[in-house]
Amino acid sequence: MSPRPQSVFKALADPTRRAILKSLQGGSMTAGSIADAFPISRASLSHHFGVLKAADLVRTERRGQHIVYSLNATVVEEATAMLMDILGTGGPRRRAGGDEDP
Amino acid sequence: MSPRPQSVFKALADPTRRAILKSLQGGSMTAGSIADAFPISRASLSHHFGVLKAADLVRTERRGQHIVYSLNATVVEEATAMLMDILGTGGPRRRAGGDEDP
DNA sequence: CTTTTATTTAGATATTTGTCTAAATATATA
DNA sequence: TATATATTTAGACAAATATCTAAATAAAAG
Repeated sequence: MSPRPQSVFKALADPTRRAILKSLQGGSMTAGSIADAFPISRASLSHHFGVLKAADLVRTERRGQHIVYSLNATVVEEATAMLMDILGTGGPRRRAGGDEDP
Repeated sequence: MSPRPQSVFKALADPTRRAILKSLQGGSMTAGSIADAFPISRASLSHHFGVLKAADLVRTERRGQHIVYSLNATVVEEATAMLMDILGTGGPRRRAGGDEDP
């Protein structure tokens, strides 16, 4: 289920949240280990996690006491595609016919 | 001169502004002709133009009474690149806990 | 010079947002 | 069970945001 583009772009608009996503680039991490990299409270981080989750930009899994966060690359890719759609060039094909100049 | 990523993503976070950019995909337009497509006041649109200009997502040129807006594709491309940077180049790797096949 | 058209600016307001501390929930372990 | 650890939720608050109406600015037309 694709989230609303609105929630995705809103989520991406915050630098802390973009940094969280970036920190998940190399693999999933627990909430706590992510939080260690940021100078704000755990509660604030949890708020950001909630925004990212609502946008489906991250997925979560409980492992014992920990919650493990991982990047949902598909949604990031969809956001990328939306930006490319603004450009009107490149990226995913806008039509299947393929009568466009290569 | 590249704008701060922050101002770019904030600008992209609003659906009206994304629609404005999209409407400029096919070529430049005057403020008024853009405004005709949106059900909000000219003043509000002007506010959005200001945000887009501050992010350098659009450029302006005065032509007589009109202000002509055009898309600055370079900055949209830079935002696209930032999203792709979140994805990384090598694709997904491993989960926390490291119990994945090597 | 005055009026009309196009756009922006000013000021007000309601909503959203990011942050905090304190408390609550969930799990693990002694 | 009791205690410690990990994370989220609740409630509060200042700052930012999107919108509006009314007024100001800029250029063109009469």
